[in-house]
Amino acid sequence: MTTPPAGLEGPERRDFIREIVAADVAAGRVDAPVTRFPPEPNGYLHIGHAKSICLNFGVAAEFGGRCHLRFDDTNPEKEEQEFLDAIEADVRWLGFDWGEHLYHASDYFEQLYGWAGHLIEAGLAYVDDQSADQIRETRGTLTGPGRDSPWRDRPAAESLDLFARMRAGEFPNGARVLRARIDMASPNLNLRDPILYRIVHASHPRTGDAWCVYPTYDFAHGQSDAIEGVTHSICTLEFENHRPLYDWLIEHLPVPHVPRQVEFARLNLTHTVLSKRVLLRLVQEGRVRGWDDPRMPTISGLRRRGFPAEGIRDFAAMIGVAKTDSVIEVGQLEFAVRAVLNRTAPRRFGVLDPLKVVITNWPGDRIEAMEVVNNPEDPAAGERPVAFGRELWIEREDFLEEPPPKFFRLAPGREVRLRNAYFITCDEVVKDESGTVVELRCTYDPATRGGDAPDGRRPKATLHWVSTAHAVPAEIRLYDHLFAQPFPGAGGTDLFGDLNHASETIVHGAMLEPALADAPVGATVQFERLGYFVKDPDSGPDAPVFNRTLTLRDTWARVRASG
RNA sequence: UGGCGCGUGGCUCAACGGUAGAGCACCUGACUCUGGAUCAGGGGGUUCCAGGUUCGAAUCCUGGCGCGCCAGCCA
Repeated sequence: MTTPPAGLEGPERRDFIREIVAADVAAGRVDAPVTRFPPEPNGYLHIGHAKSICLNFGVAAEFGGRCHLRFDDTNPEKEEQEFLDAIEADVRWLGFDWGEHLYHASDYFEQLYGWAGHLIEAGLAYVDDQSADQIRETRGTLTGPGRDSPWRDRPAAESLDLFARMRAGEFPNGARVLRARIDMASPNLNLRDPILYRIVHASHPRTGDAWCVYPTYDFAHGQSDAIEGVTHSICTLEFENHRPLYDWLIEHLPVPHVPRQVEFARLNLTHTVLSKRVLLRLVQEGRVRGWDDPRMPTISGLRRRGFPAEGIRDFAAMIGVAKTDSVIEVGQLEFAVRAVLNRTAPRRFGVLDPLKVVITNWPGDRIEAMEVVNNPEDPAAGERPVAFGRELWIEREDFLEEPPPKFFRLAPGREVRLRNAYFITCDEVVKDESGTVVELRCTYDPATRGGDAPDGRRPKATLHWVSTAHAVPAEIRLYDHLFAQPFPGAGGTDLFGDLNHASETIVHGAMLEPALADAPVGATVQFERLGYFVKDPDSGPDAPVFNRTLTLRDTWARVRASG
């Protein structure tokens, strides 16, 4: 993060969370902030989590504090080791380091169990024998109070005994729960004797079968924060209603530290969906290639798509942090990604839809090595030799037999420049029986080697090209937004009905300059004039597969579309 | 007809009582061996509404309106 993100020059940025932290530091309430990123290992991380990761690790770094990675693994029925591993890898890939501070809520199960007992002894919690249905029925409504459980006033000793027997495995799932004893008439439903522990006979990815009672989020999260010395427990808006409970538990437990919960608005993006539930469905129903499908908003999907971590971090910095529910246009993310890629991606030649060009005045089989610029944005990237010969592939859409007014590229009788090579003029169009153009016969000007004419002639277009004798065929996967609608499922329509059926287009028989065959998986390049592409793990030894990360900004496409 | 939170250009976010700014998007021009990049410029806001306080309100107060979240033994 050495280069300031686009649009972020100037004074240090200050969102309301950083102001809170700064104020706490200034007032001496905290020495240095301790934050945490607390994912539940029940799925893969997505771009929304990236916002939170950048916030938590960013605040810690900026104020000389630290950020923990803590798994909120309190629900063994949904959590898996695969997710634990993927989450660690994704956070690391994003560029953040938790050092020694890797924790799990499950590390604290014994302590949490002890504190639950403390609450029971203090008359602040009780074992409830009601069923889930009964508890729901007596919780009341948004506008009306709930009713006390018949077990609410049972002796502490009895609750203690029952709670121990719950842990010992004497009861089936759902037979009893431990509840806080707060206020069944509270306007905040979270305070109507919330459930602290439930019986779950399931194997936990980390604790195995050691437990059959598990703390709920509410009983685990704040206390974990307290144990770790977290100063600012930053979470999303939907937990705002939980803050009174968070504070109540901290106040009534002998915790070693008092953390503070602060809420911000989660990220929403157009043309995609950031719901773990829906993402899981997309994967399970085979609508995508998996969690890391290049169309997925998951960190692993973005990575496979070719979005650099730096671009994602810049994006997070650009959009800021606030409490307003908002939806960011996906174009903003794409802007941040292009900004990084434009600076860093080596340029290469790749022809997606090849059309043969034969240079009729080329001397026989001669092959010349043209010196081609690797990155005009980065002189240090140097040049590379690219073979040039009598027969070449150019992009089919770079030729039009009857060019409209604003079309500058190749046409009969017209001269264009082949990038870093020669000027060529189209003399003849060869078609097959069906009338399809199959070959262009052109002549080149030997005086324009390298791409400049001695007489100062300047063609209006410069085309990319690949020598047919050297080209490597490849599969190219063109990606577009996962959903065709900016707000999928808006207006109560079926979410999946808004899927973009053209989100993935597979192109076979693209022709690439030979160097690309050896590129490592994950290598990002710019195919000149087309966009950014990344080598996909599906690539074979002699069968490269490239994913299109993003197109270049294309004003011609706009002209064409509008007219 | 509960509680909590939020309302500033198309989108996101600033402005913390003193003439409403930035990034993205959009438009125009310059430059260019990527119709890219870069540079310069432009259009666009009754700051949700109505009262009030104040010399002065996007900022403070009151009342509306709109939107979001909450009735899992999910997080």
